[in-house]
Amino acid sequence: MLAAERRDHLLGLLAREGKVVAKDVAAELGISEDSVRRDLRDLAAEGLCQRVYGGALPVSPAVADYAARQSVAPTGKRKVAAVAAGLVRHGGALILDGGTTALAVAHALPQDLACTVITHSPTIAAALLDHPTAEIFLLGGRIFKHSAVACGAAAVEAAQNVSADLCLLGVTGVHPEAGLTTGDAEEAAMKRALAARAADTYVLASSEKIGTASRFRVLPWEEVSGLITDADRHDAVVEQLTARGVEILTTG
Amino acid sequence: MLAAERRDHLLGLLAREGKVVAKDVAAELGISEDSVRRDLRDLAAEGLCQRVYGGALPVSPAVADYAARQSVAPTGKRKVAAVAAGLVRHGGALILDGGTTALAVAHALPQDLACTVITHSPTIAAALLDHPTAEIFLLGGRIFKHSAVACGAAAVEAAQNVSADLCLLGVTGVHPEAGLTTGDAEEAAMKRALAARAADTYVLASSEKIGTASRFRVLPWEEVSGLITDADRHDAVVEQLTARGVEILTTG
DNA sequence: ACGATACATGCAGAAACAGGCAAGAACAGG
DNA sequence: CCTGTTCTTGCCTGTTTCTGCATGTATCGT
Repeated sequence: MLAAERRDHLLGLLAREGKVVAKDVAAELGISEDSVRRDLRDLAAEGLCQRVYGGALPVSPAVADYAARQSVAPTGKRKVAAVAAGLVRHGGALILDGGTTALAVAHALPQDLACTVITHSPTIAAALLDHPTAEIFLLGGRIFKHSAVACGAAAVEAAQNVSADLCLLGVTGVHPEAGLTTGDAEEAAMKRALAARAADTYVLASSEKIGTASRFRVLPWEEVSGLITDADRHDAVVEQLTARGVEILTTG
Repeated sequence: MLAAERRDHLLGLLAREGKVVAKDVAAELGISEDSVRRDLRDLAAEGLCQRVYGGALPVSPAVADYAARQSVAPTGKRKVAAVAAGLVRHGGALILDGGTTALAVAHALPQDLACTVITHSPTIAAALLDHPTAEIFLLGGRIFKHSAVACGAAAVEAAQNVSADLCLLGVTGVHPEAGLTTGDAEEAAMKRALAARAADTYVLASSEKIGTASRFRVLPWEEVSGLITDADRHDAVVEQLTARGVEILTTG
């Protein structure tokens, strides 16, 4: 049994049964109570459960299963998503791009944050269905399967009818000279259309994207408010971007 | 064993079992753990899996859950869905409503059936993402969370721009006098807008809906081509519908 | 207040890991 | 066909991480 599996198991129990008893889980999985306790301590440190004598309880019943899903996103993306979610203001409107990092942002939106999320990704929309207070507006169009978002003329047209305070874009390449790039021309155009409808545009870029470039340019640096990344602030590429005047929000 | 084969094998395991243990795979394939680890490292770098101590997990839990969720559709709905999927012609266009029965239809579409699916449900769109040949067109608009579909003025307007051969509607009530009904006025309007854009409209109704009526009328019987149900053909209500000239497709 | 249970901490063995190295295979070019 | 290069793969090494046990402390129920 993998350690990560055990963690998921614990979160699953928390969500399903509303509690975890260290002793029982240890017996059930055939591991020592110490390991269970250590796991619970770690989860508690991440705010995923509340430690009590003898075991643990969910932080709050509502967020329990949400937290379980959170845990499967890679740590880097989760941290980037958390910072990004922090930019969303109560009552504000957010344009959210597709992709796994954006999906992590959807999951990271606090349950009590009432806001409007505009997206062209059915996946993101579906993920937000159980958010209690978020208003969801879906931009329609032809679905591009490889990226799971609506693109093309209809989608761009639909985007013209919305406005937002903030746009969070995912890209596949972040490069000092090449700017922000992605692998598909239609997607690039769609991202431009989305960015144009928001007052501020921030780019979500987990560290593996930094310093790479893909075939199609999305936006030059001038049209981007900032970059959210888990890369080190002293990374060579990041420092080049800083020198270019790009605001960098790091997870550190 | 080719390296690419190994990679596929790992991804297959990830999808089927929801995890990969480096040690086990190494033993199974008769290669060193180092090679497995290297592969996993590469896959993780491409975002295809999440590396954990001892092995790897799928990036998205949805992959592992997928098979499980497939099976949760009750037999009745699955049968209705299979019949409905049989109405879709190769190369044809289908307007697919939201709801669990419609979702079952999406899953029941044969993998080799090339067709266009138009839907206002992000859930349905997401479910069709891994269909190899289906073209997906998403109708955007404000998302109504309780039914997980786009409704309202924007969605109705988006619907005006499409046409299809067939529309498959889910409803909550099927009654000889009341016709087809549902619990929300906006949803009812949306369903009407969808039905109006297709040459033929069939209604998906698992047996528990038969003979019941909800608050808002969707369509009268005259505007419906037929009803697909798992109810008995000799059921009293079904016979009344037959008498009214409604075409009944049963799963029997 | 007492025993019992749960807990945190430190420790040591085991397992997993990353990086470097070298042998061998696949490959490209002459 | 030969040669030099590149890539893959397994092995080795030092490091990190995990896990169970032992110890002493804190907390609970009676």
